[in-house]
Amino acid sequence: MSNITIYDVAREANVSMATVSRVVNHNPNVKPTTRKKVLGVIDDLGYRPNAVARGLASKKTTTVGAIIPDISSVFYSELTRGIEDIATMYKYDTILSNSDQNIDKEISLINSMLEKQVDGILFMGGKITEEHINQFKTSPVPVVLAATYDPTNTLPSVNIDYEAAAFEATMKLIGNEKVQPAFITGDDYVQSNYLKRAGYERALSESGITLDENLIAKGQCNYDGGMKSIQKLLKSDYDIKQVFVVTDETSLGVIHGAQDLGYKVPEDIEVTGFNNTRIAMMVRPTLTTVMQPMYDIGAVAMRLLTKYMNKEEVGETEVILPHRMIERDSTKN
Amino acid sequence: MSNITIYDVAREANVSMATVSRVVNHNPNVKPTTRKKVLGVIDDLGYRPNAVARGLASKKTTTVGAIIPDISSVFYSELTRGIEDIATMYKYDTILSNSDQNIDKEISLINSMLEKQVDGILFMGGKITEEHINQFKTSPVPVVLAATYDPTNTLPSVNIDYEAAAFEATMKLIGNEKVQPAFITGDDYVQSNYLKRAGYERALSESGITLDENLIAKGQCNYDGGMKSIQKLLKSDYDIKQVFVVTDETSLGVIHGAQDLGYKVPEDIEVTGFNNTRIAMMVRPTLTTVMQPMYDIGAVAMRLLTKYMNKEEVGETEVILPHRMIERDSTKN
DNA sequence: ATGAAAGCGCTAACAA
DNA sequence: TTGTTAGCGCTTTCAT
Repeated sequence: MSNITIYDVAREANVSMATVSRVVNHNPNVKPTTRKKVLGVIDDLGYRPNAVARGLASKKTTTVGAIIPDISSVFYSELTRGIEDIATMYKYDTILSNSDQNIDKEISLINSMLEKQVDGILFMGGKITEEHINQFKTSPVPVVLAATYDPTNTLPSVNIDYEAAAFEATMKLIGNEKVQPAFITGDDYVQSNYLKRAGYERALSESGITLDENLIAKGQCNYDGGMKSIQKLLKSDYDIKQVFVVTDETSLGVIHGAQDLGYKVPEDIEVTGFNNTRIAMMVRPTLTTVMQPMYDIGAVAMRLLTKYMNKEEVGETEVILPHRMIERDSTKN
Repeated sequence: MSNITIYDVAREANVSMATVSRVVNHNPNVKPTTRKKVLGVIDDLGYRPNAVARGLASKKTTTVGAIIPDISSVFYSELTRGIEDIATMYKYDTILSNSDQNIDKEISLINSMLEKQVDGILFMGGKITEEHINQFKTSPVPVVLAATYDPTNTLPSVNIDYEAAAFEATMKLIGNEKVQPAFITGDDYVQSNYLKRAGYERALSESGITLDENLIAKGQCNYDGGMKSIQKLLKSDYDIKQVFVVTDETSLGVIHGAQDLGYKVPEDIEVTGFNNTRIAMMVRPTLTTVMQPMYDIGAVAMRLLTKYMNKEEVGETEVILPHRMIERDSTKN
């Protein structure tokens, strides 16, 4: 039991609780000698301030909540690192919870974090529903979305422009050929997939290509999913020469799936991924992909949240971070 | 301001705060009619219990602290998912902090979590020093180590037997050849590297091979580090036919580094990794490796912590989880 | 089954 | 510069 309280320190140092509190909180209104004396007693007694009591009295907990689909995914764990680094910089702790993009879990996590009196919430998810919006609007503390689109464009958020990125990637793939690259994606329920598809389709239409739905494969957005999707496509009657894939991990599955069937990448089939996670370099040929600054998304989102929490002036409420095509060896030239 | 308190509910429902508290805490000593009435008011008013106040009064916060080297690493993020899932199951929230295995940061994180009155701490780190031990021994709440060795064998912990695993992997590589496989590792400061090296050396000695230090390469434990290490080794005068590598990611670097120099894996050079992370399957040839149940380590460690927090009977305090060799295509049968 | 009341350890006016 | 004193919102005896 660390039952040494501010009161014990006060008594031992012959000052009032208030003075001890001032010392602990670096309030300048304390005579240096007094400060020294109090600090000495604090050290002797091994006093440790109780943040819970402080939180109750001050109505600030210096902790923020982060709701994340799955911390074990490469994408989100890197994003989380960005969040945490900035949080630490601003002296916040982070309560992290996984939602698996399950709406009920998300809502209940928001409530549980609010009960814990977090000073702010960072939300990452698949789709923002009305219920979400409702929760956020009535939240007593600020909420910022990271890598999560708000269809109503009304919540503070940090994203990249998925539609534009997918458009560029697809255009690059098309080049002068005017044939439709295949598209390997996941559930459109996930807003980012939806937007990537929109960009893909716009690239087709701007290139004068009529969309053939058979060239769009939906599956799990992971290695196995990619492998299955490409092999199904390759065994069809279509002559696939190019594929745009919504994530890097899925792309690795696509590359290996094609190679296992005897296709050469990029000679027989070109592959472009998305995210530029570390694994994009860990494959032969190395993966051409769209760089998405995951760490930065987390960092910027957290920084934005601190502004709201401190009631600072906020410039942009909807931040779009830049993306960039990274050409490697899985595409020709 | 969610300034609706238990007191408001009490007044509105014509009962005392105590009764509202009982309802909120599912205390059975409440007449069903009263309960219903209170629940109704809670709903009407949109009352949300204040966990901070509860924490102060009850001296329990139902949150645990997790200190982790780096959440963005595949290894730790998977481990963390195990922690979080079990924490959720037992109704705990988790405050997560990255230490980068910096001792000062680790110590200060422990203190900061203790100030926040966490009910327990899960610690993951490189090396446990005397200072750590001291902190843990004097901690008012239980501490459990995950994937972290305690040289004094005195703290509760969950690990696998790295020495034995490395021994097996090395023996397998040696086979009947009696030649020393190369060993690609990181800093011995990291206890797991130290133990893996011990297992490696024991395998040599039990095979009657005299250790040649030149066949041990130390570098960064990541993709680039692996690539650099193998290429340096391959350009030496030694005829390298086998390599044991301390992590999977490093192994991918080794495989590609060798392939880039024209070597064939496993024909010219066999590679065995460690961890069996997802990327072990995302390489050609697929990686032979030692499976380490990362998710389970986290899950079991968290479960162990709950036992301590609830003052349940604890059987083993030092849990060793099983490991297993997974033979794939980067080694010859 | 319910209520009254004393804290939990701290902050933040306000006074001095 | 320092001290006094109310709370913060809840749990938890102890009565009833």
